[in-house]
Amino acid sequence: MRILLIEDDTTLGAAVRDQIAADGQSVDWVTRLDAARDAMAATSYDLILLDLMLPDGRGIGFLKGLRTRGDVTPVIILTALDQVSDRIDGLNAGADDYLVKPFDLSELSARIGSVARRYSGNPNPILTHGPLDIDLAARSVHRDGRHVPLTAREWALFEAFLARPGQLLSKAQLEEKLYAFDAEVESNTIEVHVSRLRKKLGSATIETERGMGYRLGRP
Amino acid sequence: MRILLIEDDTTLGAAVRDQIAADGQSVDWVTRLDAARDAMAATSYDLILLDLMLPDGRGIGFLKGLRTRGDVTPVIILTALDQVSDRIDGLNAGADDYLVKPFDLSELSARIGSVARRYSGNPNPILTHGPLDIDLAARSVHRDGRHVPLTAREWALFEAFLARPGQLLSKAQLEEKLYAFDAEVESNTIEVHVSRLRKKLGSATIETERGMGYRLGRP
DNA sequence: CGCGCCCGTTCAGGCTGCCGTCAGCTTCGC
DNA sequence: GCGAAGCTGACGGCAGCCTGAACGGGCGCG
Repeated sequence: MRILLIEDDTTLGAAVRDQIAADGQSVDWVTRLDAARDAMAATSYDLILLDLMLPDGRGIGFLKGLRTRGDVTPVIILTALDQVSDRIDGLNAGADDYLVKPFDLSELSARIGSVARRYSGNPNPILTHGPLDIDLAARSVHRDGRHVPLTAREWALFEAFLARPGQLLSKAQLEEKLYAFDAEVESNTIEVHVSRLRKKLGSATIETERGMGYRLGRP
Repeated sequence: MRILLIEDDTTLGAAVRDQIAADGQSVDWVTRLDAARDAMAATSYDLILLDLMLPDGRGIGFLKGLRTRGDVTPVIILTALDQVSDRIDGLNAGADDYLVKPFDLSELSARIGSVARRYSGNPNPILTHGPLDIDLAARSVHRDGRHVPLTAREWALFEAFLARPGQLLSKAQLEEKLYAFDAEVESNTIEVHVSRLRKKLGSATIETERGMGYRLGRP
């Protein structure tokens, strides 16, 4: 399981990183939101540990941004704020869990385990969609029982569709999902990735709505 | 969403029940584990709120039993135990979340919302108009339960009517809506699109006001 | 440090089907 | 019954989409 830790306190950050590593998970640790965005553009994570007070912005806004872009990566908030209203804001912004500093490292492990089980645990985290079996936790797809390898971009795109099954997604929305914020790209990248996804997953998987966008086809 | 509340403290139980009801959810409240088992046999719940200290047994065992039987109903634990080790036990037993008494009722609402969102995704609001179900976010229309694909122009036109239900819209107004202000269209384009929409959505959907324009019909 | 491989992006050529137009017909008001 | 307004089937052009192929950058490995 890949975990992204966003925490500017170096002492706490190192302790958390070591604890997670001791649990056998892999961690990337960044201290700023822009670095977090870069990391998320490069890799996809299974869990984000997010400090709310950071040098370059409030974590709440970052989290809200994620959710409005349709990103469903589980987020656990780590923060010194212990006001009830802040905890509510965090949960309403789309956080999955909350830890108030100072917290016990073994409790952190338990919470990570809880989130991991929720997403990868029993009985079957396998989504089926027609001939496709999708394991979100393992980031793997099987088509008619045969494993289909997807690249990072293809996964990101496919996840965007899975997060909103049946919903129409415009190319602009998909670009935002794939490229965080910038990207003034005037090209047909999305079309190409859709084309490749269809080739791998079956042409019925994604439907074109001419002039409007794409949507996940019915199974 | 159906919620099962297992709590033997009558004051707290009533407060929680009322809070959930105020949020528009439906609640069944039991005070004992055997009553909980009966209720779960009769109905299936979307969420369980579980007190750990109950007259007829420890809630932890109940929760573990659920999970070993493969039940994945989300569980939020409510308890006065605030020892870190108890919280870890609860999460390791398969709880999805944890609230330590005394807790704020609005925080309870936020956590319920969080769990609900996690499990059901947030479905889009559906407008109904006679036999039509309209999902604006997904850009989809169902007629008598069957999906009706609309083209970009048709959708734009339909949206114009939905935005002003029952209001008369002249052809000139509709043309402005469909064509960004500059385009001079000297033909019966609007009539054609209205015709196509009626064919797809039912002829009663849009009414003609001769010499004046069109309006959305009564459902 | 250099090489090779893989992945994301770009480009161009071809294809699909949406949309605007028109013509002939129907409906409405008087 | 007559004219005006609206309806709808048919059709061609072209915007929008698809996809094979090539380019180039990044990364791991030797």
